[in-house]
Amino acid sequence: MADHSNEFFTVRGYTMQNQDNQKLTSGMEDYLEMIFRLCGEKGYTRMSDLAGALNVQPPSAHKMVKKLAKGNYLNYEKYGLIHLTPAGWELGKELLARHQTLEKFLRLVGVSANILEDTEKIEHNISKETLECIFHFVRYAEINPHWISEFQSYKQNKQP
Amino acid sequence: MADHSNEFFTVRGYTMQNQDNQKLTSGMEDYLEMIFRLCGEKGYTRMSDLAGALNVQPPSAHKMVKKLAKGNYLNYEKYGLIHLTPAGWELGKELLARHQTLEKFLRLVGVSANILEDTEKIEHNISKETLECIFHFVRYAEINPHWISEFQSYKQNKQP
DNA sequence: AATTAGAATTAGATGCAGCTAACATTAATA
DNA sequence: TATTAATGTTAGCTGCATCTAATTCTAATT
Repeated sequence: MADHSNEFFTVRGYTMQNQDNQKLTSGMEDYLEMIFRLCGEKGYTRMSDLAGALNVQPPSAHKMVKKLAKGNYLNYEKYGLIHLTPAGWELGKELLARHQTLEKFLRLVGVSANILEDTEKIEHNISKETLECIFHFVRYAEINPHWISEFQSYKQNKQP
Repeated sequence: MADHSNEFFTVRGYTMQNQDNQKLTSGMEDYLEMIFRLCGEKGYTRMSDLAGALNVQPPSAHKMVKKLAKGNYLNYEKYGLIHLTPAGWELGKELLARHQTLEKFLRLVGVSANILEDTEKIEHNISKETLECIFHFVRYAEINPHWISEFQSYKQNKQP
């Protein structure tokens, strides 16, 4: 049971360690999160909407959807609509919440451009613990606006 | 000159957009950062030390080193030692600093396990702006210990 | 100096996620 | 209904980063 917590790995290395343990790849997470967003209104979404929303070509979306279907996150039949299963819905909800927590956090510390991109990059595979810590941070900052604004005004004076 | 700042992409999508602009891949960054660490003491490092430090097999390290050599980040001849070029040294220093900023940040918000792993995951390709914001946050927290400890003690009461 | 042990390299395979081009299906319209 | 337009699928290629197995080179030991 090697304990790797003090060892370095490349990004790829971490990915591979997690792939065993039933987790989704970053790519799958991206898709599932977006499918959840798109399903929000109508309860379903289409291949082309998904591809369009993620700026990806339809064949790429198609492959991923088949993969997610095999993992029982959604139901899909050829030429049909994409419907999340309860499991997919749950996970999608979590993924979106995670995304939003990180986005809020970035805004709090003053990021203004590239928020979407940076959120996207950070959100995958950060540990539950880290997410929780950031979540608490965001929560605390929301409850105590004066507290975070201390920092924010310091920062504003730093950079004109 | 498409402006994509409000559009969604998958992680892969963002990676590809940046690949054009002469930047290093995450993998290359991981290696360069580690090479910089390892060179610190002796001024050079070896293939096997590098592979060992990153928990990767020698052939993987070998390929990457050749790539970095082609990009003029280091000098390497067959069976020889790995020496950073001035450019590689500069960049390596930056990468390590980035890593340390993120690591400090995670500690400040209370992350204790998996720090290394999460830092690794976050550090690649977050924008300069985000890094700067986090840097200022860390700096402010260091200068004003009472400020951050307000949050920390709130958090401690939350989770026993 | 010859042999052996340890490092480094090459070759070739794998998996992920993207793409284009070509083909198939469904839906809309004339 | 027949044709066309729009969507979806399949096949096959690319690039990145990993691996194993086999080979080559260097260094150490006798």
